[in-house]
Amino acid sequence: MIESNLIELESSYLKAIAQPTRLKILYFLKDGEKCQCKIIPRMKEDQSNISRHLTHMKDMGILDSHREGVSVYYKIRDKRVFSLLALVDQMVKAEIRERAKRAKVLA
Amino acid sequence: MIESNLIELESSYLKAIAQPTRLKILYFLKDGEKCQCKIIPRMKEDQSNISRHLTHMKDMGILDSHREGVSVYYKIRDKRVFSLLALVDQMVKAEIRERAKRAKVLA
DNA sequence: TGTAAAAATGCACAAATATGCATAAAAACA
DNA sequence: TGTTTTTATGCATATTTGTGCATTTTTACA
Repeated sequence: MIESNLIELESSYLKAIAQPTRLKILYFLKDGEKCQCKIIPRMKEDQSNISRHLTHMKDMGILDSHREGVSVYYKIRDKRVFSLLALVDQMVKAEIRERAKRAKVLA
Repeated sequence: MIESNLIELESSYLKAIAQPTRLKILYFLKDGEKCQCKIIPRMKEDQSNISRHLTHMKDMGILDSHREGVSVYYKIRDKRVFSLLALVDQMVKAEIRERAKRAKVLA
């Protein structure tokens, strides 16, 4: 029986990763540290939005950051995040194949 | 560069796991198949709510279900979900230790 | 000290999610 | 066919989450 407090923490942690804009940022950070100013042009959203998403992931312990002059650099803190992303990628792709197979049977 | 469609799918998949009630259900399903009627008394929420959460996870391909008489049984479809849960558990516990350490330094 | 670049924050609003209550539908069986 | 058990759904509402715009803060440097 898992403790209810831990459930809430794990939920928040997963949610912090699950949101599409944040997920996209994580994929972009896979090949190393980037400053916010390099992340923003890759995204379609407002600077304020990206700033908030980055802060949120930092607060959750998913990202580390440090300032260099006017720039703030972000990187993925725990390498296990990469394993998690890879796992999800595998599972979703398997699910896509499953759906295609089922669609074929029905056709 | 990961495709935007895939990002959305992975986001939905993760969100389906991340919600606290659903996460709790997944932990409960770790030791095998259970019918909805066995899950409900473990949860504090309304039956309708649990039913919807189960349906949602089924739709996302996280759970499989089959009916036996009036009862509907659910189980985790992909074993990799266990690895994912274990990973998150490790990461969150590591983060908890980190926070405790930082708190100690400040004290 | 004035200006520029990068990042953070206040605020209002929009959109997505989760919830309970009441009720309906599905299945088994007397 | 009527009753019971289990699960699903319609509906309204509450809560959470994400968003942009405008403004402010932080830092460097002319």
